[in-house]
Amino acid sequence: MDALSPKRKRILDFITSFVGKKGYAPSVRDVVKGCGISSSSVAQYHLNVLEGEGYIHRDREIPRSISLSRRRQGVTTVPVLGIIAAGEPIPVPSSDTWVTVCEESLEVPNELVRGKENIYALRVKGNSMVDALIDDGDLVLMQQASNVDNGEMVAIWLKDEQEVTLKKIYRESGRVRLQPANRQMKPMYQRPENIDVQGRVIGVIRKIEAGDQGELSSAGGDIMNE
Amino acid sequence: MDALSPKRKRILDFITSFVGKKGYAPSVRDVVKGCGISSSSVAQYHLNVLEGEGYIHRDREIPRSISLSRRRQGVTTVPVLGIIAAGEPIPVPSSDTWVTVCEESLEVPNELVRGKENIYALRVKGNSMVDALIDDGDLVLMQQASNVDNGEMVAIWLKDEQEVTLKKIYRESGRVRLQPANRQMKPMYQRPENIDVQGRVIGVIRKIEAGDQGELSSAGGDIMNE
DNA sequence: TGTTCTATAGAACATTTGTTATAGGAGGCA
DNA sequence: TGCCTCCTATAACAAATGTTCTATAGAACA
Repeated sequence: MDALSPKRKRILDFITSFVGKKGYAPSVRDVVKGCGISSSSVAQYHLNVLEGEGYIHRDREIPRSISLSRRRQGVTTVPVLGIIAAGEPIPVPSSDTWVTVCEESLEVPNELVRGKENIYALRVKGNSMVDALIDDGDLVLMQQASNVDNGEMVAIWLKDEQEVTLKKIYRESGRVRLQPANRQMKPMYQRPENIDVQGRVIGVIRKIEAGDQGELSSAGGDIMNE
Repeated sequence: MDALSPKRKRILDFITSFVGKKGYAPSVRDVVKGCGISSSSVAQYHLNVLEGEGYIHRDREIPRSISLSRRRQGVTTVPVLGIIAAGEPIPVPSSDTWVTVCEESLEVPNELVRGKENIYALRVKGNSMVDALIDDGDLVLMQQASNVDNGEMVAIWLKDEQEVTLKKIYRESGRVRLQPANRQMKPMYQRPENIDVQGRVIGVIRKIEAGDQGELSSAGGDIMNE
């Protein structure tokens, strides 16, 4: 469905990021520099292809007139920083993590991100999070956050258990109640010293490979706040 | 608080509109043409002032690098097309209404408009709409629409009465129920042939001039959909 | 082998465009 | 009147930039 060569995808991502950072579109030569292309004509070539395929729009002879097509404007590209699994601490983004070009990126509907910043995604490995209604292979949308409100779905590192878990957090007197998203399951109680909030879970994306065609569907009802 | 000369305001509005229409920023010479300025240096002069005052941002030597400051990005400028009063049909925007520079424009928070198109504002004259919780002097945000759903707050022209009214509309078998926003008031029933939906009411803005300073506050709880 | 399509390079040209130097005018103010 | 500030106007320069021409390389294919 995408049919985007890696180079074109990189150009598209670069444009998105450039516009996001600078507030205006890159020139052809900005694309050259930003995407490791050696000639402006090559960039021109790919930009023309991208325009022909409807990913971008340009006005002839007008500098910096690249604009993302509406289809692209409805999505936000977030980096997939790594995996999240029961026994491993989750990757927490550092400032330079964002600068380096990520091997993998993910496009999510704006509604899921809606203005929030410091968003990244993690791929779920294993079935340890079924109690949070999250399946193996799911993508978890995270927001970097250390202070979270009661009732929010957060990623928690349990120090003693050396384990990460996704739960709704409720601070109670002297203890912390961790409530699975699956209401049929019982809450877990932890000492406040034993938990380390790694971030806020703002969404889950599950790509279901069905018989017909792979569809991008978002799941998780009450998982998402806002 | 604004301290914007008419010319600067016009430039700012032009930039907003240009970006909205084209998807990229205007050049200095575009501003010249679009704002009836006779020289690029004049435009340059005003743009520099606007940048100094924080309304816009520019990168030196880079064409079309004008970007609206965050403060400006949070608001949308909508035209105030006229007044709305009990006994007068409301002005319905035609295609060229948008082209002509409106004498008056209004800046509303993006949350009120959020992606919607064909938005305009009307100033309320008189107290005929208190049943819709709308006061004399309020600004009503309208969306041009002929087909509206049940339960939406709409502006209705009553043909027999030669009167405009703001009500929630419910189509029932053989009649139309018009429900005032004020729930303490009784609904009105009309024949379908007698009503003409002029547009959707998407918000109300009431500027309360208090003792301290005029504050822009939006009111109308369940008046706004979304 | 020859052909075709895609992708890459380098270079040059013409336009678009930001910027600046210079000068004139309108209005307030002493 | 003189002075100042804000605004307008013309022209020209230099940089940024879109575009095009030509050439080359690799892969797929008949």
